[in-house]
Amino acid sequence: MEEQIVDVLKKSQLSVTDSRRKILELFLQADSAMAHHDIETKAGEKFDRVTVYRTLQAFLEKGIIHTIPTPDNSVKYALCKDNCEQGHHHDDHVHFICKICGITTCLDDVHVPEIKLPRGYKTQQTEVVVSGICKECS
Amino acid sequence: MEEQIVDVLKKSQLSVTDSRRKILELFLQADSAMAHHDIETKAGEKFDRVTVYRTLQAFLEKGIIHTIPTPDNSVKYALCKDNCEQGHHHDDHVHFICKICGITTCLDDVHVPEIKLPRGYKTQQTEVVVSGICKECS
DNA sequence: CTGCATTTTGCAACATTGTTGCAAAATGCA
DNA sequence: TGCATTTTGCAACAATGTTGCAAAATGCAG
Repeated sequence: MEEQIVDVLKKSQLSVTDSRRKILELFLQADSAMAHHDIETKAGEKFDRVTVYRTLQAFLEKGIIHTIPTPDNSVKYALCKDNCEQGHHHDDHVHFICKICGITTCLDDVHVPEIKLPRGYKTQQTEVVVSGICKECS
Repeated sequence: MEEQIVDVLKKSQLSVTDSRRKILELFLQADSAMAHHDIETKAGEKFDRVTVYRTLQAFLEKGIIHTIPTPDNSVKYALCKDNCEQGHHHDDHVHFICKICGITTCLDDVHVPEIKLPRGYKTQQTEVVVSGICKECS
């Protein structure tokens, strides 16, 4: 794990610091998306709020994580699985939010469909977020 | 217009007040979704920030407007076109965000596709937000 | 039209979330 | 190990959202 963490950071040309190590570890351990607040809490009192913001910002820019828009507009972050280049997240999977347990997950195997738009519109990115009841809760 | 405004409010069992009138008017005039901040600004200095929050809350509950999740997680609100019952918004259209002009619109004619989820997951609502370049900007 | 119960508003105060500048500390490279 | 560069933590601030409560507005009955 530690090895993997350092590896990811180096590949992204980020220097290896305690906060980045810790926050990346949280993402690797998590099986669902996390809100900023979750991350702050889970990281313990070790890190300043500002550091968490800046670390997430750096991870976003490097394509290590991506954000998930939610209907209640709370920001969630999740690890990018692969082929996410610098600053260019290629999100082709559907996100799921359970209305019971509240957990947000990436359904990596469910791809976003192509949406046919009216004449004149150009698609650059499509976000699909499904809300409902997850495997565990049903 | 004024007639329509009063009509909508009465149908939703909301008493007709200045702030509700004004804010509903903004929605009826707007051809795109508005952020809370837009509404506050456009309503002028006439209304308290808190009143705007509470008015939007009331409109949401009554199904007069709906929220649109955006990738940058800024909350946007737009009028519901029809068949939105009390507290039960039935959102079956796709939302579009232009990366150039920043405008968020409801593509009422573009319906959200059905997403087939893995065994065990139950869909209650599907949100589709497409980002790209709009008719006007391309 | 008037009076009155009820709802809504505005204010104040507060909590949360996010941003910026800068000195001190940590990183990584020679 | 030393040093240039990056990152962190702190402080201060801005923006966003929430709550309680008294004053004002609404709408309904008479």
